[in-house]
Amino acid sequence: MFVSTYETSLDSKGRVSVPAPFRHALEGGTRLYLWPASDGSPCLEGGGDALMATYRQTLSRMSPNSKARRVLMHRIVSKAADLKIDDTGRIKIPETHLAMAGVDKDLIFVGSMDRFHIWEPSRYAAFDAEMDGLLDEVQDDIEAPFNAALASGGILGIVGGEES
Amino acid sequence: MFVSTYETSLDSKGRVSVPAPFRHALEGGTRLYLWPASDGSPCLEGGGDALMATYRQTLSRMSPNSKARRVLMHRIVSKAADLKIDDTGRIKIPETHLAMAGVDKDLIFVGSMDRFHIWEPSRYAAFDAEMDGLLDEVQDDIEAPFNAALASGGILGIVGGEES
DNA sequence: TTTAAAACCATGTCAGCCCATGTTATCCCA
DNA sequence: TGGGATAACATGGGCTGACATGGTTTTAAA
Repeated sequence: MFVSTYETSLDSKGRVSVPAPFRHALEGGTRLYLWPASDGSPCLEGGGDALMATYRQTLSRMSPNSKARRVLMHRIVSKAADLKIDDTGRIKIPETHLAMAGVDKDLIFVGSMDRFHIWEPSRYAAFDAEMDGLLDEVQDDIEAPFNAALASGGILGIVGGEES
Repeated sequence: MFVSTYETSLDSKGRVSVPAPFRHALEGGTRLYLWPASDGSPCLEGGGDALMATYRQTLSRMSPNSKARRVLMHRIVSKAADLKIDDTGRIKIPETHLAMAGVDKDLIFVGSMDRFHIWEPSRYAAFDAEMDGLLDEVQDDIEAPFNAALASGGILGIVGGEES
């Protein structure tokens, strides 16, 4: 599971250390895929073999020449950089991909459960502010699924699920 | 269940003992997650694997690119510190998170049922006073759900519910 | 030969792990 | 009911290994 945020930077040779907790989330895998964020955010999105396998599954469930399949294939698989983590835990992100995220030297790894994102710091700050601004607006849309999660075996759901 | 309040402080190496009752509430789990409080209070909020699993469930019930899901993901998962409780019951809270709560040395663990909060003492005092001030205003909003809970199996609901 | 990428090596820092101590609450027994 | 034994707990400090990071050598491609 990719959790938390780690700030780091490229070294003089353009290498980055993948944060250790993220490497552990790959469970020993040394492959990493990076593509432009699937939600359109101006950052990179990435994951390991497990996530790529899920996309593979997804693609296999779509009819071969559907628009949706072509778009997904193109935006994730075709645009992904296929990287190998070296034995000191570093990767080299291609210039093209750095450009997509606007990364120069400093960058931020941001965990999102089954994947992570790589942001250029000032863009991330803007995104952060945007998310904060949306909080009130979405509060109600969070409550319902949270209560549903509680009821179906959540931490207090077993004890108090029936009352709610 | 996280109940009660415990005052403590960081040691010279920046470590804190998680209060034993809170550790017991984790039921053997040694993982702890800390993020900025979800209600916007100037403190940290935290929980163990059970709570994180509930959030995971919640996220899985929301449509992949909805605003609400993105906000929740960003504010909880992305901002969470992923900590391990060592075998003497201590954690190391990252500088970034201490800064979020304004904690320097002293801090307060506050139980909130399925989660807990970590406050800087003077901020907590202010919060405490604020809650006291709101008591009269909310009294009526508490009564109705409480009576409903009583009726459906609360401590006096079974035995003496009908008399009351 | 030149250049770039990959593999290798080397170093300092810090988190995690282990051991030790003092204190307090709990339990048992006189 | 008082007092002593015991275990849980908070806290302090030292040590080791993981980690991030910088640089050098080797390999392969042009």
